[in-house]
Order: sequence, then structure tokens, then C-alpha cells
Amino acid sequence: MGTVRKALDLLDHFTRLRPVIGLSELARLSGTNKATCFRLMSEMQAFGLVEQDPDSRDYRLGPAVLRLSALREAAVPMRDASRPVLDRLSEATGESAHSSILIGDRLQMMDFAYSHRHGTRVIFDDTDTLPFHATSSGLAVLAFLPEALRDKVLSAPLPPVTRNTQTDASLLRASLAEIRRCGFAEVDGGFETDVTGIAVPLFGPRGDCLGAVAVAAPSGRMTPSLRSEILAALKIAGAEIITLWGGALPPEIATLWRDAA
Amino acid sequence: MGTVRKALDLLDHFTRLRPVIGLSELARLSGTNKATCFRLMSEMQAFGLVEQDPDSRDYRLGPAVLRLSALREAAVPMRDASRPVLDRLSEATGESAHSSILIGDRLQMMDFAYSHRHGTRVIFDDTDTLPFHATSSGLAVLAFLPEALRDKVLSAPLPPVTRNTQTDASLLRASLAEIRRCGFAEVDGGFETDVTGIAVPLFGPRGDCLGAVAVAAPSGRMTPSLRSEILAALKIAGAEIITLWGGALPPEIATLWRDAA
DNA sequence: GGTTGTAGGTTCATTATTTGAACCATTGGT
DNA sequence: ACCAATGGTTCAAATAATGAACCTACAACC
Repeated sequence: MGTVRKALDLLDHFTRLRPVIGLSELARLSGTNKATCFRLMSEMQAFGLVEQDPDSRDYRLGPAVLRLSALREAAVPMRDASRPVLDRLSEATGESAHSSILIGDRLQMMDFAYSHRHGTRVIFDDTDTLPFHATSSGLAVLAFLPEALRDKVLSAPLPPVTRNTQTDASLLRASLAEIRRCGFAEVDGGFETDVTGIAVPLFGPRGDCLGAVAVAAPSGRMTPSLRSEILAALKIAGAEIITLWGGALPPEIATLWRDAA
Repeated sequence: MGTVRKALDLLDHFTRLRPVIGLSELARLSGTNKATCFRLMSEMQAFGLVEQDPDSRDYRLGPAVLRLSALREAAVPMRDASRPVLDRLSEATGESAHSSILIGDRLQMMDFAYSHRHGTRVIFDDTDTLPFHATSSGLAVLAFLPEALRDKVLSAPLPPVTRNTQTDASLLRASLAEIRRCGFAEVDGGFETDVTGIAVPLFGPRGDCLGAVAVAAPSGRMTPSLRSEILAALKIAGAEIITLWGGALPPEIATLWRDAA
């Protein structure tokens, strides 16, 4: 494997739950030699991609990522563009909304918005990766991914997240076919118990699936009327975000969304 | 030079004015071989640090930088922590405020806030690097940097930005000594004509200078009374941000700021 | 319609960098 | 005083990076 990729992969060990990592620990976590790990981190440190706590000498992500993200948003305003749509979506439905994007072969939470209508609401963590098989966003994206990538995801282990997580690949394939038929995905309690998520896929300029936008509500509140309300709002929000991203809604999806609305 | 650093340095060619770059152009800009450039970009692309426009095949920064910056802010909330302080600072002074951080040996604009009091205001671009010798923030930071780094900056070329930019290293050294004496920096028209900036340095946990916070106003509005108003507000804002960052204000600076207020 | 110049991408022998076991120097707990 | 960690360093051996030349595709231009 290339050295650059090896270095960047070290960054994946920094998570919200483990934001700082010492040299030895990082070498252990990543399975790299301590000397190698040190050299790679030193190079990334010189660029500012990581930095060291001056006292503990532990590593953490560096200030350069802020600079890069400002530049990325200036060039391709995905997060900033979708934020107001998310705000309106959560406002309209009274529930929590969030968007996610595909990075390589992982689905990453990008942004979220909460409504103040209810005392209870679903809370998100924007730094976590969403498992494809356990979330409505994951299924919505998976359904419209190229065959090869879908097979790759479905042939990998599908660990259960809750007691309700669907882990049977062939049943998942059936769900995906259904999602392609109706243009949205719904998962009840697959990621968190008593939380129902409904998601629609988002598409890029060439009709390729880039991510999803979803609404999550406590399952107890999910009446048929709320459900159809959420669906209608989601399809509008989805179309808006796709437009803002310069994307193209595939004709068959456009038909599905129009007919149901 | 290490391969990782070489790859990361390619990212520096993406700016707000040149957000997308083709392979050949990037190879030319960076002075790397086209094959090398391609391989490095491919590795970064696999991580999501850069991506290609599906049509033009041009490269641009990728979605992974968003994920990383969300993680960084979750671990070390610098931008999010300073934002409300900046808002109050621009509100209190009626002028534009901004913060910047040191990344390696460069000073990077981090965030900014505008006031609505006046019809004209100074506008910032949060993706650009601030030249040390031409900006108040730059001088404020430079004055409190370790000797070695200061010498490195001052011995490098000091290109004029405007007709008023100070480019004489020994005169700059005199200014820096004065800044260390009074605890703040002021530059009139060194970065943009008819814009006066006033800045105070920001310090980290061990009293090391991490960046600066500054207020910029049209020179025409800069009366003695506004100037002292800005200074007072800046010292308060500086102290607040330093506290939020878990930093320690060096005793001599604390004295300077207290006495002048 | 061919010519020219450019683009993105690939190849493969040469070359230089990366690698990792063993090694220091410090630190903190017992 | 000791032991077991830590972050960091060394240097011969192994591996990955390198770059000139090449390929294909496309657009501009006589």
C-alpha cells in the first residue's frame, strides 16, 4: 500500500470518543511499526494536519483541517448549502433532520437540525459513520449505489446495532429493491431502539448517489399522518438539496417523488 | 523530502481563486512529475481528501476534510469557541473582527464577524493566509513567536502588498519590540489601503502564541476615541478567547492589558 | 480531414525512500 | 530501586516512489 494512504489511514483512528492518541497507542491501533507511525505523524504534523498536545505529547487533529474545510466549502458548498434546507425540514416536520454524504465506501453524517416542537427529540452525533444496513440513510444510499459497491458492502460483515437490526444480506437486498421501487427508505429501530428513520437519496451531477437526507422520530410518535407528512417534506427537501449541489434527479426517481406527492 | 509531505503540499495549491485544478496544471504548479502527481492525488482521493469532478476530471478538495474538521472542533473547539466572542467584539466596536491561527509557519484566517452599524465595512476572506509583515495580526503574532521562527519569517522575502507595506526587516524588528512593550499591534494600510487593523496576540496553555484576534476599520473612521474603544474591547475579547482555548496569558501581557484598561 | 497541441492516464527499469528490530532517555507507579 | 510503560532514534535491508517515454482522446486550427 502507498505511504500516503497509510499515513492518512492513521487519521481514521481519531474519533469523538478517542480524540487524542499517544504514539505507542496509535501504532498499536493501526498495526504499524512505532518508528513508521512516528515518521508519518511527524510529516502530517509539519503540514498541520495533526498536532501534539505540548504537555502530554499525545496527537490530535490539527488546525489545517479547519483551513481545508473552509476552502472546500468555498469551492463546493455542500454543508452550507444544505443547512437552511435541513432547518426548514425539521421545522416543517417537527422532528430531527440530518444529511449524510458518501466518502469512499462509508456514509458520513454531515449536518443536522433539530425542531423545538416536542420535548423529546432524536439526537445526532455528526462525527460518526452510519452503517449502511442499520439506518434509513444507509439503505437509501445503498439502493442507488453502483452494483459493485453495493455487493462489497453487503458481503462485508453486517454487525447488529440493536436487536432490530436487519443483518440478513438477502433480506436486505429485497428491501433495497423495494426502496428503488418507491424512492425512499424507512427503518424502525435498526440503529437505535424506538427511533424510526425515513430517508431519501441525494444525487450528483451525473445521477450518481452522493448521500441522503433523513428525518428521525421517536417510533411512538410515528403515526400514518406524520409519516406521510415527513415523506412529502423529505421529497421536497431532497429535490432542493440536489438542485443546490448542482445534481440531477434521475428521471425515474423524479416520477416516483412526483406521483406520491 | 517525505512522500506524505509532498502529497499534502499539493493541497496548498488549491485556493479560493483556484479551487479546481487539472492534473497537468497541478503537476506544473507544484513542479512534480505528472505521474508522481497522479499517484499522490489518487491516494488522497481514495481517502476522500480530494475528489475529481466527474465531467472535467479536475481535482478539488474532497468531503473527508469536512469530517475531519467536525472531529477537530469536537476535540478542540477553537473556531466554535471564539465565534461568539468575535460576534460581541464586532458588535461592541461597530467594526469587522477576525481571528487567525498559526499553522506551521503561516498565519491563517480562522473566522470573522461583521457589524451592521455602518454601511461600509472591511470584508475578509477566510481562506487566505495573512502575511506577517503586512497585517496587524501578523505583527502581533510575530512579536511573541520564538526567536528562531521570527528570524525565519523576517529573513524570508517580504513582498509589499500595498504601497504602505513595511518591507524593511530592521524597521519591522523595531515595531515588534514596541508591540512587545504595549501588548498590541496596529497597521495602517499595510495590507489594504485605507484599512487600519489593530490586533492582540492569543496564547496557548504554555504561554505560546497561537494566533491573534483583530479589528479592522476603514482608516477614515479611525478617530482616537474609536481607537481606544477598539483597544479596550480587543483586550477583553483576547482574554476571553485565551480562556476558552485553555490558554494562559503571560503575566507581563496581563499586566500590560490591565494597566492600559 | 489531417495536423498539432493539449489533456488525463499508464508503464517499467532505475533510484531513493520507507521500513522495523533494537536501542535510548524519561516518566510514573509499586 | 525497580519495572513497565512512554516518546523518540538509529541504520542496514526491503520496498515503494520516481520520471521519461508512451498511449489514447479530444479540441482547435489551418
